Amino acid sequence: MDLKITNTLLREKQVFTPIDPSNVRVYVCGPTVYDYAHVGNARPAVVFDVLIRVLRDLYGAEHVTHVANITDIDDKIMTRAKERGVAIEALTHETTEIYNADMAAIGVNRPDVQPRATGHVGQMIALAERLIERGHAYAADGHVLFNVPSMTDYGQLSRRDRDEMIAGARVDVAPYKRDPADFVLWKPSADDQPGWDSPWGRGRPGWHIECSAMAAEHLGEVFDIHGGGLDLIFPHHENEIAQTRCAFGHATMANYWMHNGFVTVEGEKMSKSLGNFYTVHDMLQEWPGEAVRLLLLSAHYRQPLDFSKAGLKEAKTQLDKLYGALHRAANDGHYPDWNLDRNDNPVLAALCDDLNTPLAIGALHQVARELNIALDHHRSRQIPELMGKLLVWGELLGLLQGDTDAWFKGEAGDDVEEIEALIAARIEARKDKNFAEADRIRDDLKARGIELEDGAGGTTWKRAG
RNA sequence: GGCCCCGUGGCAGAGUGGUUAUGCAGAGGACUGCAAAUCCUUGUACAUCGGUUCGAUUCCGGUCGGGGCCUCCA
Repeated sequence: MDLKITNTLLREKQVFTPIDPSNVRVYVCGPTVYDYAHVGNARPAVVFDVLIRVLRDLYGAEHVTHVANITDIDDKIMTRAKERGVAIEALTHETTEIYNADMAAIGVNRPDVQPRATGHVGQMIALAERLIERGHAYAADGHVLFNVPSMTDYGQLSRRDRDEMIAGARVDVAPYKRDPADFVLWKPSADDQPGWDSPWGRGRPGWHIECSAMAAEHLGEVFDIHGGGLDLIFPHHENEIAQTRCAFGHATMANYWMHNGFVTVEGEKMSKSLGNFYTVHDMLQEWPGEAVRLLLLSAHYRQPLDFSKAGLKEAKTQLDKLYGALHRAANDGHYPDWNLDRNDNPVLAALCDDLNTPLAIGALHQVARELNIALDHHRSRQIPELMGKLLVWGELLGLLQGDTDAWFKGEAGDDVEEIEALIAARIEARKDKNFAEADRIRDDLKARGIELEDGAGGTTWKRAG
């Protein structure tokens, strides 16, 4: 099956053709680690996690290399470390750990390589030197700057030309710049700022250079897909392209550029001043990670997505339904059949059409309905295949991989024995037609957040919420 | 000013030149001791005005409305 993706470079949907099918190479811009990841950081992580799952399905798990960086040198990090009175390394290390734990909780697989900017300063310096040698950069006043006019076709990704950029510039042009559009590859550090020795004195890298250096180091000078948030198109990705192409002399840096849309919170743009930042960490206190993930996948990745409590609730409800079908089937003693027809996979088909996750989720719902119907009518022969479809297809989206019992009952608590004793007592009461007592037990449990369901195969329970 | 995106039924959200998205919520029904869960049924949806067309929500243009980016924010 062909994978089609919207390539920002051309602004159109294209069939994806890898440079080397035995090693499909993807780079995704990762977080700057100075604070808890918010739901806006989580969207690209989840979206590109799905892309990687699809690529692994199409080309083989071992034939895909996924690189996502950690930006651990940045002025915001320096500021935050100073505010908190902690060492920069301690801050970035701690934040990285939290980021990885939060992403794991929402079903994001770790990238094959998670390079840190501070581990690649040597490569960045080498890249800057190379750009100077080739006449695309110059040193001035302790800085090294990329000279934008030296690249004749600068601006292809963001479709803006140099003059427009200058006309719209919101900042004052630094005096050491030869051209107002020039951007920093390297800048000097004061004594109290982190810095590395370089041919231009002690300093630190500019923002864009790290991704050029790390992508080249781990994926080569030209690779397949580069992803990130819409906001990175300009200047970040435009400048990455400029650096990499001018340094290595290729017509492209990555053949396909993919960008996810923005996340709003409760209908409003997230902002510090509105105080409406939803961190993944906070969401996980109240909701299953899988609900966060489903919500993030419930809109097409290029569309804006509103992340709301109501949306989380619906995502949770949807998962209850999907897991419910699997749970029923398992409780009825059925096991999934893993031997599915690879040519009949609407979830993969939907995802191959530019990662149409909403359509894919719809397909999952259809399977769940079919499974419930099969269970209702005791069509045992169909059940294993339907279970297999939910599980195998769900895995492409990173959904439904959890234990169904755990989904409904939570982590085994010490009240389980008591709950089951009460249920047994209720079953006895029902046998005696003592419905008043049976209902009392059910109501008591309900008050404790335990809901009972009397099915054909007996009474099951789950924790509400 | 430049570049770009969006406007679908109560809500979320796909898609399509002529036939059902899907989910949530609501209504009715089946099942149930009653519930819950599940299943079935149920909604004259495509901002507006023109144009192209046998036919447009889908293509083109205008208008209105909303949003993003324009040097370090995913």
